[in-house]
Amino acid sequence: MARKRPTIHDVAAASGVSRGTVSRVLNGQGNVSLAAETAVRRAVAETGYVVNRAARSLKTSRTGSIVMVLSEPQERLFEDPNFSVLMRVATGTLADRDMSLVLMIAGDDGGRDRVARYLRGGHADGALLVSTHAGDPLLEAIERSGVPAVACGAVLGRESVIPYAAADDRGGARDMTEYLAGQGRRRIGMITGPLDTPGGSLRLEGFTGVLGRRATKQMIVHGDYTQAGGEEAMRRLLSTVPDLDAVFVASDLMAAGALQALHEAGRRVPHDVAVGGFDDSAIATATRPALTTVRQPLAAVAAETVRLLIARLDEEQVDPVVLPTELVVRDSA
Amino acid sequence: MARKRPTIHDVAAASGVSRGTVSRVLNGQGNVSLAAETAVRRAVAETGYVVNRAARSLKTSRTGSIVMVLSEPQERLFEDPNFSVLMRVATGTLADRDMSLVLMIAGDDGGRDRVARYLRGGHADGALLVSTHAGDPLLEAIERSGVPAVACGAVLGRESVIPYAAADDRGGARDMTEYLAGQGRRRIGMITGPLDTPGGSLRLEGFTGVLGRRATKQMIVHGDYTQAGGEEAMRRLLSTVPDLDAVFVASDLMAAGALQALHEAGRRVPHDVAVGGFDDSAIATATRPALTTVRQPLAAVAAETVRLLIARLDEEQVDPVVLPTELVVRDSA
DNA sequence: CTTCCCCTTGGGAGGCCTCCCAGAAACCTG
DNA sequence: CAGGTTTCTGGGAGGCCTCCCAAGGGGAAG
Repeated sequence: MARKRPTIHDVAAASGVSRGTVSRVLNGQGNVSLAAETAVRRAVAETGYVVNRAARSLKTSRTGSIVMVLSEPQERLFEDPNFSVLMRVATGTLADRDMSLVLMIAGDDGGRDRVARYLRGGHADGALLVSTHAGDPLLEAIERSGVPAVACGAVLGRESVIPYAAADDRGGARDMTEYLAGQGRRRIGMITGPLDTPGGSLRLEGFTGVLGRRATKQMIVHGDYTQAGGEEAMRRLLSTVPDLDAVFVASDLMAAGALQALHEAGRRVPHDVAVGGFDDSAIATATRPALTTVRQPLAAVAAETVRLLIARLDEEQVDPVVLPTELVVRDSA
Repeated sequence: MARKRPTIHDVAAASGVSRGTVSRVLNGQGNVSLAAETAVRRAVAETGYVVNRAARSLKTSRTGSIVMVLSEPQERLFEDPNFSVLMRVATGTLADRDMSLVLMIAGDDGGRDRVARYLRGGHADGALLVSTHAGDPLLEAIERSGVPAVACGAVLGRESVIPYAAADDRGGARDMTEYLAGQGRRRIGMITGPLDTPGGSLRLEGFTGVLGRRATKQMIVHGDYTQAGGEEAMRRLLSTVPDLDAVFVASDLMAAGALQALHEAGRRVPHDVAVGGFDDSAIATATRPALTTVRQPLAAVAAETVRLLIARLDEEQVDPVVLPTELVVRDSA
């Protein structure tokens, strides 16, 4: 049916030069006469030649692929707007370098083993980590494999080992807290994310940084980035701090849950309690009232992450990148 | 640093057998004595040997990877809960076969070209299409490449060429419409998705199938799967059919927009107007009131899609699979 | 005990590419 | 125009694996 795929030999024959010359043209390493180059390019077009990656890879021991490792459980993954942007940017940028993106999910031990084996086997030239938690055993495996890795979002505790690009969680949280305070709110609570995530701990730091000792222990409750968790956290907060007049919630999804709880408790938003979210995800405009939240520069973070990875592949020295966020004022605060 | 990666030769030497035998053990093609097998397995563990895929691929001319082709613009991708489930199931199932998943986004012409070239180059053993539109030029390129493809969700117009697994859009829409009618609603409108998507046309078919001539043209408006589109469509619907008492919206995200429009128009939900969504996505519980909607059997669809693909790789004959949906009653209807 | 057969094993060949070296061709320079 | 230098080209080697064939070894059957 489909006749045999043309090889570099066929191209060489069709263009009247040798394999070596064809290879040089294909890999753009110069020292090829214009005539030869033209002939080769024509022959490539004519024969429909596409390089055989396996053979190339066998010789160069580079695979031309990057593995994107997802550590989050699926619900969060889906909720994370970062992710689809990152994927788009990553596939696009890598494609420009003729590289492809392999996806692996390291949700459980089996998944982690697979990723570790994959890297150890040299099946990828680099790894792009998404939302990897502090202390994830996978980190060690990655370092041991010697494959260059970068992370999208800081990997707590490994900031110096694994370069990353991230939104300024701390700064964004600071902005939101200052905004709430500036609106005359005096009893401001916070619902954090899990503290072993950067979004969990850094957003909390931003919050306490602004409020200082006014951020007492009882004003802070911990959520898990789920809507149900946000609802439940809000209820706890209301019961310990009934005179609350504002709450900063570390993610929009949790904020949606918090709104629910406030509604059920008969508090009007923003009149009685102002609510600030974080992420500016799709859900932020779906809630009632629409969420005042902090927008992350997702596309920029994604682009920077990939840029870092490529720099690492080229063996350049790289430093972490932190990008500014933006306060988006809607109706909830 | 990391010393040279062990090859099959090293394993052969360490286990005292020949390359051929090691290869047979690794590929499980039998005709190997128990003693030899044990020795080989021990040697593999000891040396930390991982097969070099490039070399294998060069010889077998199978790549061990599947390309997942995403055709949707990113917003929709992100909104689509199907997607993360599909990814998880796909990576998991493929990993069991020691295959990996490569992601490509065919959003624009450049992307489509890349995908086409990738497939023509034989860089993947199969293609898994996600939400590919009818008439997408990519389809032709895929067929021409000869790479086996399956789709998650029907590809309109190519149902007979490209096997697929999908939720029963028509049936789900029918259920929802019957439910609304059963609640005594008499003036039921619909906001559809784009009619060149299966979710757009099939859900509409389910709706009209139940209501028959009661589903007049003016009761039906077309949306674009975005929240803003849903809001705008709802406003149109309200202006032409002011006495509307229910609306079936073809996606939860659009339904969230519709709720917004209804709220602004002073209609109470569900008292004045009942609202039914579709998808049971995360947003369905974030809206107020929470959405009554149709749940898609996402995990099952994903699993079936991958099963179909694997069957095709094994050159089995496969038929499309349609899986039943489930009505989820919450507060909006 | 011999013969035959089958299970198991070893190792050569070849898949396609890039790297590299040696040699040819072109170009300078004095 | 001769000699030296640079640029370009050809093709062998080798990367690691699987496939296949031939041969060895063991067991069963006669």
